[in-house]
Amino acid sequence: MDLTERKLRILQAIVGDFIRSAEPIGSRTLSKKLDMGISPATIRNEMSDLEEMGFLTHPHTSAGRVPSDKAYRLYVNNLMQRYELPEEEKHIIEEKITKNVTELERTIQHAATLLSELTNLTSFAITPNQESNRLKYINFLPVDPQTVVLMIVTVSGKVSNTTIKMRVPYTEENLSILSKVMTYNYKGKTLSDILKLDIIKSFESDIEAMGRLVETIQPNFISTLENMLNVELFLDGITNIFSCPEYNDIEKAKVFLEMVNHKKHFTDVLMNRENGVIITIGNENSEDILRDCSLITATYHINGKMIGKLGVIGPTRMKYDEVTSIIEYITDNINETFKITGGDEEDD
Amino acid sequence: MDLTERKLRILQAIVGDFIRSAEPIGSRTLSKKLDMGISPATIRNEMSDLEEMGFLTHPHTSAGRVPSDKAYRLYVNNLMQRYELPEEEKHIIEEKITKNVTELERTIQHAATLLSELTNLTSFAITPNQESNRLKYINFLPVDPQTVVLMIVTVSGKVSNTTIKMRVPYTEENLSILSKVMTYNYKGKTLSDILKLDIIKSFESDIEAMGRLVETIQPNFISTLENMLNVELFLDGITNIFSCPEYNDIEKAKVFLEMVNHKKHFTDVLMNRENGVIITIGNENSEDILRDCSLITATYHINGKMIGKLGVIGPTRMKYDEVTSIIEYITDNINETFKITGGDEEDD
DNA sequence: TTTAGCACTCACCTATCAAGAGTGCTAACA
DNA sequence: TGTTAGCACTCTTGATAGGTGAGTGCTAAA
Repeated sequence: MDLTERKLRILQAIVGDFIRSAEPIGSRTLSKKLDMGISPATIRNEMSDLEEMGFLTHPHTSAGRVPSDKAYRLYVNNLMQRYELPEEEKHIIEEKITKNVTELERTIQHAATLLSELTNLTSFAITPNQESNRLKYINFLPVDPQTVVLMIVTVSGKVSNTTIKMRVPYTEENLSILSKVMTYNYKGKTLSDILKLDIIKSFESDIEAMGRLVETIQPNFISTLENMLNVELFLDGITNIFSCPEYNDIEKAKVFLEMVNHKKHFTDVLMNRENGVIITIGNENSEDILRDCSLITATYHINGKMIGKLGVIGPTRMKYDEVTSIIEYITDNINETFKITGGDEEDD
Repeated sequence: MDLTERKLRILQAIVGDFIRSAEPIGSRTLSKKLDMGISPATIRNEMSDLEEMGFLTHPHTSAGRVPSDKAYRLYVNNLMQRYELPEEEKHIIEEKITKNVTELERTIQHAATLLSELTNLTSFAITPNQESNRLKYINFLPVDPQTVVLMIVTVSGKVSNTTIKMRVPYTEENLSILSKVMTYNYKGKTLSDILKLDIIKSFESDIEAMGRLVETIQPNFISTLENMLNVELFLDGITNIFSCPEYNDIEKAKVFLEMVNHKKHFTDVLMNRENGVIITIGNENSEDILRDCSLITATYHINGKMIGKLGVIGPTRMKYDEVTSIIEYITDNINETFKITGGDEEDD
């Protein structure tokens, strides 16, 4: 059977209407809305064809038609028109993302908040994966006799620090040597590579005080590196699902919230998605639990290299055109803001 | 009317039963459970008295009785017995809190997670208010020609840093001078006091390059201080409310989740509570929105001085004895772990 | 003071009914 | 051959009514 021009127009109207109202639509109503001079009976025939082709479903005999995931896919790929953001929203995005940049993390968090506010959906953002981030330098700073601060700086400009409680006394000189030697040994290596090395072993030939220093510091060094490698997940607008009629069921809402709040797993799902703007609709999602959600993710770039993701999750019935435009505009702004974040160093 | 011993025993039984089952209890069932050899009719009379005194309510004529907030209050103050944590739970708490301490923030977050897991309620924790925390030293570290890291260390051992993008060139010497002068000027002052000072003014007599340096750095310095002053709120187990029958109503669940997710406001509510273990039941809460919740908060101490809070929020029908014991055991462990976190310096 | 007995109340469940929206099929029409 | 009107049929939704059971409140007797 052919997808005639008329069938497409009808399908488009059904999808559009359902996205707005969340109500199944009948032939009679649609006939009035379409204003193409075709009678309800004709539309019924067309609808019947579309159903046979898998674009529509029927909650029950006497209900109207509802678009299937396949219909949304067709809509997103072919029928949807480019949505131009109102200038006002553009300004808001520029204002919030570009101004007031202190830390990457904070900006990404703001981006997630903004995204949920503009879309009325649940939004998320993950910070860039640091695995391929390379170490620039390591510095141990004396604070007081019992306290040392470890600072790790990466090529991309990420700085992380930990306070280390010292049980054994240390000298500033030893700390300084340690900083220099570790920097020399590890500079230019990726964080995940460094984590694979045995730091105690690489210092074993040194003097005794040094050995004890390294031993004290090792667990902190490792856990700091591990922390740096953890991507962070920001969520916002999780209560927005309550405004979707399809989540007026307590059981569904619960499943949704539990999935989204299971941060570890949800982060993995997001990280496994391809780069660029990716839309997965309903049963296109590999995860069972996402089967009646749509997920839109986009990629942002820090310094051209580091890659993070952000996006929204909501019912399959969502304003794909609008949401996609908003996400794209936000990621564009993030990319622009963090275009030249760290010195682009030589790789050792 | 007098609260006789028998009335108390009946009330205790009703509260205990309702906490377990969430179902109104009738005279007949209660008579069997109490096993005191009093007939349902007698219990009905006593219940009627207790209702008149405000300890019980009646969802409707033919339902059983339900404890009122006043009954819970009496239960918590007088009837409740001390609950001894099973050794197993104690071990879990000790294990998770005491071991593996890298950062205060992380430990507090783990404490919140633990609390929600052990109580099956929604838990929260806020990091200590830093207003009275005193500065120990400030250090500007050169990273590369365009990048400087600002590091602020407080007496309590809190370390915070920010990466500053330099638009004007700087010399290491100037940075070093700036670090020393600012440390000299601000050491021993509280963070909130420092924020009130005008850093540009205090350097106005210096050479020009220095002035430009200070100007570049000022906004970052201020925002870093502001960030340090923000208390952080960790939430966990928010989907636990779905397992409470009283929140099987989508509207109630929504209100609950929105309140808890409105982090700014919720943090304020928590910060305004008194120190120590505080239980507020239903309408005892000043916030309208908390009227059918109970809130239990406790205080933990860092280094004897800095004070943070953690606790749970749930239906008024909660296992006050058990939950209180768990919270106390957790705060005890936190206090112990962070007893001597920073050197106890002289206050200048 | 306690208890047994009994009438009464209400939520809850189930069945039934009517209304309304929508479909599918058929036959007539252009 | 595609389009349309007509009509029977289906299924949800909301209202109504009756029956059941748990529980109360009152009264009178022990």
